[in-house]
This record gives sequence, C-alpha cells and structure tokens, in this order.
Amino acid sequence: MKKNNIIKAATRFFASQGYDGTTTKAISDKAGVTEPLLYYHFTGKDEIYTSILDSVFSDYFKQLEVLKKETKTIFEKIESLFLVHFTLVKKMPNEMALILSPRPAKLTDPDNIYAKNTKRHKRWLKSYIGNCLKKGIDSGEFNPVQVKETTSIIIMMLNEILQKKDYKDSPAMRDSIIDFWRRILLV
Amino acid sequence: MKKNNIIKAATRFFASQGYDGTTTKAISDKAGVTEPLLYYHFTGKDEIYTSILDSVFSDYFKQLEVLKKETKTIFEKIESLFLVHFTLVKKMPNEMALILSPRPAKLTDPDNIYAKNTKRHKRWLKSYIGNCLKKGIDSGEFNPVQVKETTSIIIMMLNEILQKKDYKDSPAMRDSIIDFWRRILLV
Amino acid sequence: MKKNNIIKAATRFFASQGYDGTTTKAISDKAGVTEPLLYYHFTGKDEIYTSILDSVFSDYFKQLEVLKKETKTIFEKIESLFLVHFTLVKKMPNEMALILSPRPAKLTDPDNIYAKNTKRHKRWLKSYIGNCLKKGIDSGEFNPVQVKETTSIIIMMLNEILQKKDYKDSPAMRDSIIDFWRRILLV
Amino acid sequence: MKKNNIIKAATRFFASQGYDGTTTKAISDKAGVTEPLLYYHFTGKDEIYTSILDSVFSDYFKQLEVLKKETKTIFEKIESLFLVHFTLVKKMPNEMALILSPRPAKLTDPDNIYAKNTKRHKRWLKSYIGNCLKKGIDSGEFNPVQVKETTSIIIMMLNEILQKKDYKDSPAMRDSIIDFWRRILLV
DNA sequence: GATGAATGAGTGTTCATTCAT
DNA sequence: TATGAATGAACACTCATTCAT
Repeated sequence: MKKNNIIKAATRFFASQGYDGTTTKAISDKAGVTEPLLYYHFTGKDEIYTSILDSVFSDYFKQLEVLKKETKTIFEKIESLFLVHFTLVKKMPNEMALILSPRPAKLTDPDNIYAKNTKRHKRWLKSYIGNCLKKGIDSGEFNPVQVKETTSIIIMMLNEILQKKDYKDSPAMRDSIIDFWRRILLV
Repeated sequence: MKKNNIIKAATRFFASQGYDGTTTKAISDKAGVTEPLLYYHFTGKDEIYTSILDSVFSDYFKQLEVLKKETKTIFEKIESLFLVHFTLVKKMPNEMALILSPRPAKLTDPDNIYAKNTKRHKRWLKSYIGNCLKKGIDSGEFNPVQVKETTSIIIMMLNEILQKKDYKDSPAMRDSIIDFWRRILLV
Repeated sequence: MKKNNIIKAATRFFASQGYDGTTTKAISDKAGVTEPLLYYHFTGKDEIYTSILDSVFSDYFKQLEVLKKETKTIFEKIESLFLVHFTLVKKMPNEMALILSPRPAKLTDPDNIYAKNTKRHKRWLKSYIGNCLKKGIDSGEFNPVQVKETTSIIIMMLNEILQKKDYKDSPAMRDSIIDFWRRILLV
Repeated sequence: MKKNNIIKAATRFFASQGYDGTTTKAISDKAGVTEPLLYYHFTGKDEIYTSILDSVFSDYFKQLEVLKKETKTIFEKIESLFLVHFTLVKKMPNEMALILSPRPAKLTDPDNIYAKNTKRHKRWLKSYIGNCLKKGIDSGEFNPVQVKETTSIIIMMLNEILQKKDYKDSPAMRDSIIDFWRRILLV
C-alpha cells in the first residue's frame, strides 16, 4: 500500500531535514504519490510526524522492555543496553534519529505524543540504569560511583549513539564504550 | 546598534527553532526592527545564519587555542578541555547549540562556512585529544588505551555537553566526568 | 433509499450555506454515505443542485397552477397567492429558500435550469398578479391602482415571505399583509 | 493606494458572488495586485470581508442617524426612510447588497462584526419605525394599524429595496411604494 | 448500489526578498 | 540607516471528481 511509501519517505525526510525543513510535496514526490493522498491517510503534516514518532517510540520501547526480562549479571544488563542501541541504530538509523530530534516549534500536537514519549523515554532510562547501578553497588559488583551523575553520563552516551550514524558501523567503538564502563563500574 | 539586536534575536531563534523553523519576520520582530533592515545588514537569511555561525566558531576556537598554550600535565589538558566546554555552554548556551546543529538542508552556503568550521572543529578535537592521549601513553602518564576509540568517546561527551543545557549547571556532572577519565586514563 | 438522504442533506446545505459554501463531503457526511455515491446518483455537484432546484420549482409551480383553476372573487385569488406562499414556507422552508437563492457563479448549468425556472417564476407571478389586477380594476372590484408597480410590490412581499423564515410562523403577519392589500385594492 | 483597489474589487465580488464564491486570487487579479499584498493590508480573507462589512454598515448607519434629527411630519419620516434606501442603493448597490447578505458559514469572525451590525440594523429599524407608527397613531395622523406587524412589513420592503437592483432606477416604484404606505397609514 | 484509494486543479496563506523613498 | 509597500515562489491543505472493486 502507498501509505507505507508515505511513511517511509516522511521518516527519511523528518530524520534528515527536520520537521520544518520537510515539505509535504517532498514527501509525496519521494513516496510516488500525490499530495492530497497524504491528507487521505493522515489529517495533516502534523499527524504524519506524530504518528511516525509514536510508532518509532513504540518499537523502541518494545526492545527496551525485553532487557528487563533477561536475567544476567548487573553489568551485562548495562552492556545489553548499549548493544541494543547500537543494533537499533544500525537497523533503522532514520527512525532512531527521530527519538532525539528536538520538538518542532510549529508542531501542533494535541495529544502530546512528543512530550509523552520523550518523558517516558527519559524516565525509563533513568530508572533502568539507576536501578542497575544501585543493585550493582549494593551487591558489591560495582564500584561505589555516584548514581545520579553516572546515570546521566550513560544516558549521554546512549544519546550520542542514537544520533550519530558515524558510530553505527564501528564494532570497535561499541567495544571501547562497553570496556570504558567495565573499567569504571566493575570492582 | 540595531544590528546587534538582529544577531541576538537570530541566534536565539536559530538555536531553539532551527534554521528552517526560524522566519525572518520572527527575527525582525524580536529584534524590534523591520524585515528590510535585515537585508541592509546582511545579504539574506542565509548570511545571517552563516555569519553568526562563523563568529560563534571563531569565539569557540579562540577558547580552544588557549588550551594548547597552557603548559600542564597531560591529564590537565584533557581536564581543561572539559572545563572549557562546561564554561562556554553556561555562558552562551544558544551560541554553543549552534556549533552542533545539523546543516540546514536549504542553506545555500557558497563559502562553505558550515562545512569548513564543522570539519575544523572535528579535526581540532581529534588532533588535540589524540595527541594528548599519545603523549600521555608514551610518557607513561596514561594507561595504554586505544587512541582512536577513546578520542571518539571523549568527543561524544563534549558533544553532549555542548547540546544539552540540562547539564550546564551541574558541577557534580562535570566532576564525575573528569573523575571517570582520571580513572580510565591515569595509571 | 440513500438517494433521498443525499437530496435532503444537500437541500439543507444549499439553502443554509449556499452552493459555494457547501462541499460534497459535507453532503455525503450528513447523508450518511460516501462521496463517490453522489456520483453514482448524480453526475456531479452541479447536477445535485440543479436537480433539486428543478424539483423544488416543479412542486412550487404545481401549487401555483392550482390557484388559477379555483374560481373565486379576484381578491380571493390574490389572497390565496399569499396564503400558498405562507403555507409552503412553513412546510418546506429550505426548499423555498432555494427558489430565490442567487445564481451560483460557478454553477455550470448547460440546460439552464436555473435561468429557465427563475424566469418562468417571475413571468408567472407577473402575469397572474397583473391579470388579477387588470380584471379587478375592469370589473370595478379594485381601485384603479397602477398595475405594473403594484404587481412589483406584491412580488416584493412574496419574495420576502419565501426568504425569511422569521415570518413563517406568524399568522398575524399573514393577516396584516392581506388586510393591507384589501384596503389598497378593494373599492 | 492599492489598498483601495483591493477593497473595491473585494466589495464587488463579495456582493455578487458571496464570500465562499469569491477567491483571493479573483480579488487580487481584479485589483491589479498580487495575492500576498492582501495579507499585507489585511490578516486574511476573513478580515477583508469583515472590514468591508463594518465600514459599509458604518456609512449606512451614518445616513440613518440623519433621519432622526430631521423634524417633519411623522409620515415624512417614514417617507424619508424609503428615500434614503433608494438613494443608497442607487449610489452604491454592491455595498448595500452586503448589508443583507447571509452570514458566510465559513467566516471566522472573532469580533462578531457580522452579528453586531446585523443586530444593530434590525433593532434600529424596528425602533425607528415602531416609534413613528406609535406617535403617528397617538397623534391621530395615522390609522390604528398593528404596530408590530406593520413595522415588519415596512422592513420587508426596505430589505427588498436593498437587495434588488432592479428597482433602484425606477422612480415609479419608489413613488408607488410611498403611495402604498400613504394610503395604509394616513387617515 | 456502494466503497476505499487516489488524483488534478485550485485555495488561502506564508515565505524570503526587493524597491522606492 | 531605516521603512512602507509590494512581490514571486512556495507552502500546507481542500476541492470535486474518478477508478477499480
């Protein structure tokens, strides 16, 4: 169906040019459809954006939730977190870029899809990483690092991984980052 | 002078809404001038952007160059690098945000001001950090880390600092980051 | 049948919002059908309008023709004319509003349904009222009023009755108007 | 100035084709300007319409107020009312047509310019005519007609005069109408 | 009869920019 | 320096309509 073409084209443009830099004409041209069809499948440019954003976050959260269920050592939980991000960025770099894209100033988002997902994202990472660190420190597996700041620094790195396509093909980077945290965290 | 108002207003908008999301009307309104005046002082929206970008990079590089001249231990050179970034973001967050803003798709930039500065920025950091690491390792001050990847990780962190205003007021974050690198690098 | 729903919905909209102010989507929504169905039953928006208009005029003329056959005093013929209009507006205000609606500028009306009916309407009233007046004056039943102008004034009033729903429920208005004409016409 | 051209062109179109049937392109073409200029002088199509409507009503009310100040016989006050309407329609038929044009369904009119003026218009006529009738009846100058209904019938006629350009050039119609009311009202 | 998907032409509007003053 | 008036090109979006099913 052509709706998928629209979504694919729009995702690419939104990720690379931003919301404001993407025109409905560009989307329809790339998707091989006429502009009015966008308005048959979506209520407008806004909804194309939020709909894509919502489904991207949904996929992303699904992947994250898997991490919680796996039972490993605490450090492996941190390691998996990085691995998942590297994998996702490699598989769908455009989609992942949207996750950290700044909120388009002109976007009317009545259901607050942007805000909701962004907040949930932040909270999820904070909670997941924070818990890992606490547990790791309590169990003696980890050095007694400062939980709050260390969490933020891990999130910083995840953010960079999500954004920068440069790193996505470098297993060396992946290993170095994990090694960095192994040395910082493990006693 | 009103030109300064224009620059200040434009910087704020470009940093917060992006190039495409910023209209010349918004700039002129915020600056308290009429739109045509923008075209008296600049050749167009493009030049407002590139001119600001160029001066921001210029200030930034000036700060970076100071680091080279200071004679300290190798680690202090790395430390200073982080400190400078924290300081700059605190002093002028909008300007710093521009440094890592994605290249506006629609920007016509005949003198390649964006590309030139961005490349120079990357190269500068790569070279500065790479040299520090090599020297540190050679002199026995640093552990024998992988130079290329470690450089990238440091740059990742600097990028995050430049972008995220959230961290700018947190001395604890700053200290934690530096502390981590002390643990990673120093023998 | 759904065709009737379409006609009913369209009539309401054409009467209240005008031809240009009525969209095919609005009609189909109100009628509880999809837009393409309009094109199964009609050749297009134009034909929906002209078809409705034609049937409205047809009903209207049928009512008018009845007046001619009744044998009464001349004044009662004038009186009946007003009564018929009051009755029709009360029974089907939307339909009657269409009779005097201005010709939609964008309407393509190859069979000139609008023009034909409108002209016939004007001519019918002119002739009916004119004849009544002449006969009445000749027979001595009426005062020797100016036929042309008096005809126009009566038509003016009928037009207002057709348009203004406000009057439709007021028997007092009806009686006053008839009373005035009794005073003007009868010797 | 070109703003006047816009107003003149828009007035003509709004009067003849209605709000929905008038495009901004038609206005700008007729006015000999580009479409964006409409948006320099007005905030949008809506404001062009309401602004014209407001000024038309303003002119119209100015003319009506003059009637109140003249001291004549009661009947002459009624007569003047008709004369003023005939004169105005002759001088500016487009403008007068707007006064009774139906409220465009799609018009966003935050200041309720349409409703305010329309109501004021109705109230003004009701009060002016009603007072004349009452005074005329009390003083014995007029027959004891039913005030409410007679007022409505006079307004009906004024409405027709405002709408129908056909009558505007006919002094005979004017005289006949006034004669009609002379015979109805004067004892 | 009836619909989901799709379209060409056009609508109101905004954009960055220019020109005369 | 600075502005009021004006514009060409593009923008997001709506319109009546069609087609395959």
